[in-house]
Amino acid sequence: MQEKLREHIEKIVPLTDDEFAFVFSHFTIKNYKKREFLIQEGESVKYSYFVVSGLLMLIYNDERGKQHIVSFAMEDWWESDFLAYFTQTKATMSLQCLEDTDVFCLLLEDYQKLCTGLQKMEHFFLIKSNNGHMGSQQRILSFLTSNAKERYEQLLKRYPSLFQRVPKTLLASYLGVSRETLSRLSS
Amino acid sequence: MQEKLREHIEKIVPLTDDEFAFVFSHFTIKNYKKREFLIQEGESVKYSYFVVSGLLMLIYNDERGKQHIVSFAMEDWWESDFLAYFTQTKATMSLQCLEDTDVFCLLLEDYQKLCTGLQKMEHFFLIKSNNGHMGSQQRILSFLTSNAKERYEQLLKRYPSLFQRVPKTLLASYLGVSRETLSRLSS
DNA sequence: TTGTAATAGTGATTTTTGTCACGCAGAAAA
DNA sequence: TTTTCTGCGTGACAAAAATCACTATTACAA
Repeated sequence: MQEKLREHIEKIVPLTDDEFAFVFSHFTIKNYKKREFLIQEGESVKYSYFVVSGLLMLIYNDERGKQHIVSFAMEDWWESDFLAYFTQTKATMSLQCLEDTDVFCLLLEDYQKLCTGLQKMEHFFLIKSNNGHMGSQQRILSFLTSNAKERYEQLLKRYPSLFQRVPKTLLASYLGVSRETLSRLSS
Repeated sequence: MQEKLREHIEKIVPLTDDEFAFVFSHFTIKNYKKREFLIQEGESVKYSYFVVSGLLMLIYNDERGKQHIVSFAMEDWWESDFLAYFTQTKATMSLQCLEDTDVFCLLLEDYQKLCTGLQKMEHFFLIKSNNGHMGSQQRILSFLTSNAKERYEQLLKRYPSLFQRVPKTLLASYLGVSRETLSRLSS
């Protein structure tokens, strides 16, 4: 199981066995069942998570009581309420399992130790962060340029597996349309 | 003028004079006039830019010929078509001046030299990237949770100076609404 | 087995937003 | 000065999407 993490990191920076042992010693493993919460809105955020297997969703609940999906996190993804994590404030979002999920957990303190102790890891996180930033920008662009139907098709093309794994109601919530509208688009 | 860059970096990592001299040697200065382009869609992207003074907009032109504003870049902001910059591919967006603007330019090669040559700088860019990522996520959230009027008010609250500096047509394009709708909202 | 959620489709209607058209004021250019 | 170009507001109408209501199906728990 730790091989998954090693392969993931080594796609960006090669590591010696010793280096990986050092890296790995900073993580803990946890298993969650479908519907369980890794992060609850209002509570503090101890960890960021690397998803080994399973599927998570990052949820924001607005004042009107509506639920919005900020992102899905599949295998090999990093996820957390990063704002709360990095600033050590209370979570404004929740992180919940859509499937039984195995994760590696990283305390902020250990994240920082990793970064200062091994420059390769700071480099790794920088690449990851840049990629994440560019991904978010693409999503913003799809809101700017596309209507609901086009956004739906883009999602379908980019993450076809989601359509087997996630109820359409949640896809609608990710796309920013009502479930009724999405239902009419896909028929 | 280089003091602006130093202060900006030192908000995150303190530097000795020698370190800053090393950092600064990787940048070049350029001045652009209102309406000039720093990046043109379709061309290669040599630099990322630190805005010393002035105002830029990052533009995406869609297939229908519509212009969308992906972001504004004010004083102390970093901007580029980062996807094209990091992957050394052709720009899909354009970067244009809304005001006369002074920038520090950083070649990708020098960005990498900075990161490997001085871990503090890799750390600096990691913090910046994380912040940028979280900012984008907030913008996504505003698309998910808010209608045009609310998005407009959020923008007004967060960046009041934009309303003095930028025509409303462009704010509409940033918010993802037509200029007519925005006009009706603000009256 | 029965009952209860969760999921998904669809009609009817309202709300929001976009599009097209026009006019006007001020800035910039000739 | 006159002319041209932007930016901005607004009316009329069309399109997109949300909301409300109801139904059917399936999965799952008691």
